[in-house]
Amino acid sequence: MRIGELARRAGVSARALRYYEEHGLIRAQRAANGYRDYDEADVGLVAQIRSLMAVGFTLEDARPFVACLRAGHASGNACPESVAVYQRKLAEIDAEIQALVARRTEVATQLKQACPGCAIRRTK
Amino acid sequence: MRIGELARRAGVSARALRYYEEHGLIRAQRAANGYRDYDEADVGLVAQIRSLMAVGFTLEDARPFVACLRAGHASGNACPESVAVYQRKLAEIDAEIQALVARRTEVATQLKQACPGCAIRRTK
DNA sequence: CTAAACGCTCACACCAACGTCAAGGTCAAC
DNA sequence: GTTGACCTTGACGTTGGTGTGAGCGTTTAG
Repeated sequence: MRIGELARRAGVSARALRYYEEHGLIRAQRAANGYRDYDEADVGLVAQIRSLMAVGFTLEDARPFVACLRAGHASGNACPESVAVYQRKLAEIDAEIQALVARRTEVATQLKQACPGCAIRRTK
Repeated sequence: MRIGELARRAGVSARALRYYEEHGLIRAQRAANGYRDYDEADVGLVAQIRSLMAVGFTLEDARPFVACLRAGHASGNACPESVAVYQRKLAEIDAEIQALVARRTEVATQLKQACPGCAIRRTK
């Protein structure tokens, strides 16, 4: 299939697909006229990338998952490199949460000083 | 005082001070030779900006605080506009924390699937 | 007098993941 | 044969807060 169809099926822009290719995440065959030619498996690759990005992974983070899928595994999760990325990201997320909580505390303290009567309720 | 001294005293780069000025946060008198001329109060303005940025505020967020100080208040917190920014940022931080927690949950779920034996402990 | 240390104004570089043109080639339908 | 939907590469714009350097003038210590 050509880039437009893959883009529609995967829910991304053609520009994004070219960007992924440029960064070595997705390869495409070329038709005689120079058009990119994708197969069914590529739909899965892009889906994997998007689902990872949806939880804050970078393209770099997604690389091992794509490699894992291309190596023939049914899931991009099935390789130790992927597991390692999950663990690293988990630690990163925890660190970010802690930083944010610390900031929240700081801001709440300032708000109390600035406006003692102001109710500080967590937006939940 | 000139820009270098203010930079040292406030713990920022001269470049940053020029940037703040460019964005209307800090004004400087100009000496006859064109050099910026700051007074003691500017040390406090910059300190206010830096302390806000340290908790994740943008320069835009800092604007009302600086205006408040320049209006003669002892603290940049003392104006209703500042309080409003605190409240908005608090809500933003809460939203970010929630998004991160949701992502963490998602990643932890994937990690469990990928590696059932892997311990998932929060980095604390 | 001179050299270091400072100041000035541009203006590009950075990070990520694309969006959005530009300027063109290709291909099916009418 | 021409419209229009598709494809190609290339290259600049976005966002925030600077870092860095060029190319220049000023001040100050020795």
